[in-house]
Amino acid sequence: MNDYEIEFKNYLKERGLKFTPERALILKAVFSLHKHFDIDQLWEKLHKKDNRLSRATIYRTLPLLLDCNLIQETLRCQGRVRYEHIFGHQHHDHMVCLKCGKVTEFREEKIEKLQEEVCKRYNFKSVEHRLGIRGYCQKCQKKLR
Amino acid sequence: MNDYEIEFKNYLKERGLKFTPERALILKAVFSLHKHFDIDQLWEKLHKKDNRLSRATIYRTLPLLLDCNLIQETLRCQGRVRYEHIFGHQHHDHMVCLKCGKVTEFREEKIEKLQEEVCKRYNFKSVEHRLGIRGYCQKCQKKLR
DNA sequence: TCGTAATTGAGATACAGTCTCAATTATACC
DNA sequence: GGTATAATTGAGACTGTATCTCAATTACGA
Repeated sequence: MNDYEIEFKNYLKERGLKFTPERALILKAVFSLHKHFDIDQLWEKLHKKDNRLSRATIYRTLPLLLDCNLIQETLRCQGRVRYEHIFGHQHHDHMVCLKCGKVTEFREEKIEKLQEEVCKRYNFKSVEHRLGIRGYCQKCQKKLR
Repeated sequence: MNDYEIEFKNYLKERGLKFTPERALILKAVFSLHKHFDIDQLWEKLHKKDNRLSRATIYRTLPLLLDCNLIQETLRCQGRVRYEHIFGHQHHDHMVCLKCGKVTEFREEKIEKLQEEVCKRYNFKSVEHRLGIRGYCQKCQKKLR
């Protein structure tokens, strides 16, 4: 059994919730997809495996996965929410290309530290933060010229 | 006439668009509201002044104001998009309290510079960036205890 | 194995945001 | 000032995403 499956089972058990085949399927799909995904991609993948699985079940399961920190929202782009599985990954920030949609991850330790400093300065207790840079990736810059 | 009105008029003129009373009203409301606002607050304010003004017109005007940099989106919180007027203001980032919704602005020059460095490193041409920190403000931290 | 409360699928519903279209109007040009 | 014309408007229809309802099903503790 995968670590993330154990994690999810524990999370459910603690709350008296059930580990159903549908939830197992969704969990598996989330971690087998490309790291960044949106609901449509997830639904398409799941629909192939079990065409009875309902959209509602996906929408009901995602908040659970968010709540136990197996996944997180990344950027919203063109009205779409994008997710990524983060279990076992370190926090990082994102750059998104406005043309091709490519997502690049980066981590800059100094920025992380400076944010902590800012929070201290304002007596703000940080829970999470998101830094998203929108612009054009190397390839698309060339095309634009 | 206000500076932002001149700005908007020029923007419209350049594109062969019209400066209508409805647009004037929306512009005025945007700058008379608390700096951070959402569509509902804007609609409520406008509805009081002219109850014939349509929601569609607001939705049609906001992209124009965004495009000419008079306003910008800030954070999305609980599915809501929030805007702020930025004309004449310097770029800054946000902290949002998850309990009371209070928005605190901050600017940290070092973070701004580090972001530029990151973009250079990845050959990414930045257009805009958003840094949002979610957590609890000083007051709400006390209440939680 | 059984009882019970959680979960499911399907479709209804809610809601924000967009689109359509006929009527109106701002603006450039005379 | 008058006129032509293309942009704009309001109202309501529509779209698409996400949520809710409810009867039927099912996981899981005892």
